[in-house]
Amino acid sequence: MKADALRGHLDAMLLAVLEGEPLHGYAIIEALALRSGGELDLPTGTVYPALRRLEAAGYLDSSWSEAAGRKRRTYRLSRAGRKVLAEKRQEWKAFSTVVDGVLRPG
Amino acid sequence: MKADALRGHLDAMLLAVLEGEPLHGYAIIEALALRSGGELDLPTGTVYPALRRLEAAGYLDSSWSEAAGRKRRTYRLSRAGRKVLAEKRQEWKAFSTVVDGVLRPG
DNA sequence: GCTCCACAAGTAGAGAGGCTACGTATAGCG
DNA sequence: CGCTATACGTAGCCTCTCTACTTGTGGAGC
Repeated sequence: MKADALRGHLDAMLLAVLEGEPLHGYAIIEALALRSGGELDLPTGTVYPALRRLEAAGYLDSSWSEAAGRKRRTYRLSRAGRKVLAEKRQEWKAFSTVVDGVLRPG
Repeated sequence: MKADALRGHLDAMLLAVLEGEPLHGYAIIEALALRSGGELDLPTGTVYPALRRLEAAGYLDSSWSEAAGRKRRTYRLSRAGRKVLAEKRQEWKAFSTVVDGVLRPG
């Protein structure tokens, strides 16, 4: 699957995987691969800048920690992020309904 | 609806509205608005370049005609376009399944 | 000891494609 | 005579994702 098609929907997916629990960047990539049945294998050059963008927008908070000698930046959903996630779920639903309707043969 | 989310899926929708009958650019925009229940109101600056791109790729053929004193460029789906449309329908299905799966709460 | 891979974070620069804002032109209505 | 709908088009911007790269630790295999 061309991950480029994500354009505009990646933010929603990042917020969604952080809904249940805080995760660090690398774990987010793995969580997305897991949830998508292996379809999504996002490059770090896509995910890390996106996370920073979402933090700058106030939808995520982050903090550094250390585990097994490795530094991790763990992200968690902010209150604003939770709200935006709900909106983006709605938007996705509306969007996919529209595309389904247009693409349906006949 | 933010039409920017279309990114990467516009081509499929353009090919889809041309599946049943050839249409000219302006009519394509109207057809998309109709099929989407008014959700899609694409600017000409989005649609016209996209149509030319699809023609350059060999997925559409075009010809000029004149109706009511106005010149129209009518586009029709080529054999290659029909094939690509079928592929893009599959891609969309796979894509929306993945996003649904990731966005689903829990 | 050395190499390679998994883990972990990041940046720089390129490319694609949709958007805004224009420009051009005809027909018809008030 | 101006406004709106019809009809086509381009230029330049902007955003986001991608490729390719850098930096560093820990553990497994040889």
